[in-house]
Amino acid sequence: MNKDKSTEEKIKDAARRVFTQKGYAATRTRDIAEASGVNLALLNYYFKSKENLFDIIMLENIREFSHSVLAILNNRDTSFYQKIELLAAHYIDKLIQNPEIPIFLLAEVKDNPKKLFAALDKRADFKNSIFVQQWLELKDIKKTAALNPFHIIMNMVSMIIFPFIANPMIRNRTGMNQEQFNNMMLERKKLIPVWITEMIQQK
Amino acid sequence: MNKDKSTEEKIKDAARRVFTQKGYAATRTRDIAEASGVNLALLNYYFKSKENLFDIIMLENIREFSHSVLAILNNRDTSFYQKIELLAAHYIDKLIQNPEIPIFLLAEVKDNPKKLFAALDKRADFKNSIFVQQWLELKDIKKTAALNPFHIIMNMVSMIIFPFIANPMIRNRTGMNQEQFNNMMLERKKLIPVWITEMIQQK
DNA sequence: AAAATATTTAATCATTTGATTAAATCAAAT
DNA sequence: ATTTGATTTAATCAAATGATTAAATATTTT
Repeated sequence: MNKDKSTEEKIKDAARRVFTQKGYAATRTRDIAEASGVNLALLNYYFKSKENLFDIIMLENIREFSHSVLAILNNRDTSFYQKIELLAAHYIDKLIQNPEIPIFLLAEVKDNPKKLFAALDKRADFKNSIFVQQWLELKDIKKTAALNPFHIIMNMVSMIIFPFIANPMIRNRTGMNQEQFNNMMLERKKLIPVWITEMIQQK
Repeated sequence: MNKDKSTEEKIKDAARRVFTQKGYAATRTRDIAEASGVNLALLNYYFKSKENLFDIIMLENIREFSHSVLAILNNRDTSFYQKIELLAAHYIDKLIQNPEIPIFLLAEVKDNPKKLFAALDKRADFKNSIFVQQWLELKDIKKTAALNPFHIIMNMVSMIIFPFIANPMIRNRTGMNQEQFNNMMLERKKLIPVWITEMIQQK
């Protein structure tokens, strides 16, 4: 009864890897069993079905993602600009470690939005975040551009995440290798906050 | 022998729709047959296999994409800045019509880069485009930032394409409906060129 | 009209795949 | 040592799926 716990975790780890790499539809439960060094029968014994296992993995993915954004956006001890710097640095580092997460997540969300959004914390609503609050204060005090803050967030997220999604295409078109690509993304940790600030400043 | 041509085209149109919406792995040849109002046997009679049909569709997708970028980037009659405006306007319009193309394309490219890149025109290499040429001239004359031009291209492409990829997520997090989202993207046709110009200008 | 070509129908294959079962083996707890 | 629970093995199901076939029907060409 008090088992190692490592078996269930081993299966989940393998599932995370295989699902992330191949997507739900292209993943065979046999692949996961093999990747976790465990028998197919045991996989079903523990997780009942492919879909159930997938849901568990996705839930964890989304929770983790959501939580780490919130932690930055809702920190009262950092300034608006510091948050931008932290977001860029934090995400680029994370995505260099796990480059396939975004395309996997977004592709699966597209296929089944309802189920996955049910897993999202309602409080993660960024409209009420401290980040947006600070934006509004800045806007009053410094007369920054009367720009929909969505644009700014969208630009930041786009410039951080999209290159990872388009990685194979970018590397093919530019001839960069993976290391050069990563270095370029590391450069962007400093550049993106600068660009965002320029966007905000009133001309 | 000289047949309507409409049957083969009907199948291809349906295949494009279904593949684009569900991805290769999740697409059933029966879905395509049904969607094209044609018999499964006929589909195989014409296209031999699912993979073959997919390759044909993808080839056309990639060629079309590649061609339309090149046409803008290599036009000698437009200025550097005009190209930026044209790219933003052209792509945002196109993506509002076909929002699922990018995620489909990038997901499949990730799964099978080699096959798909073989279809890409080598001359589409944007390093040698007139656009980059004009960038280098600008850099000399106006002393714009000594910035890797990849960053600029990447930012532009990111800010244009990413929102469409993240559409379901964005709408869920912000509460926008599809029309509001589209309007926001239309606003960006004017905004993105401005932002890009600001990035280029030496501070 | 006759011949040739295109399309449909329906049946059928062989594989793949998610899932289950029952018995065997292994490990840990009592 | 025995019992209990965890894991493996191997066999097997049923359904889904890509693909093929042969015969029937429709359409076009000659």
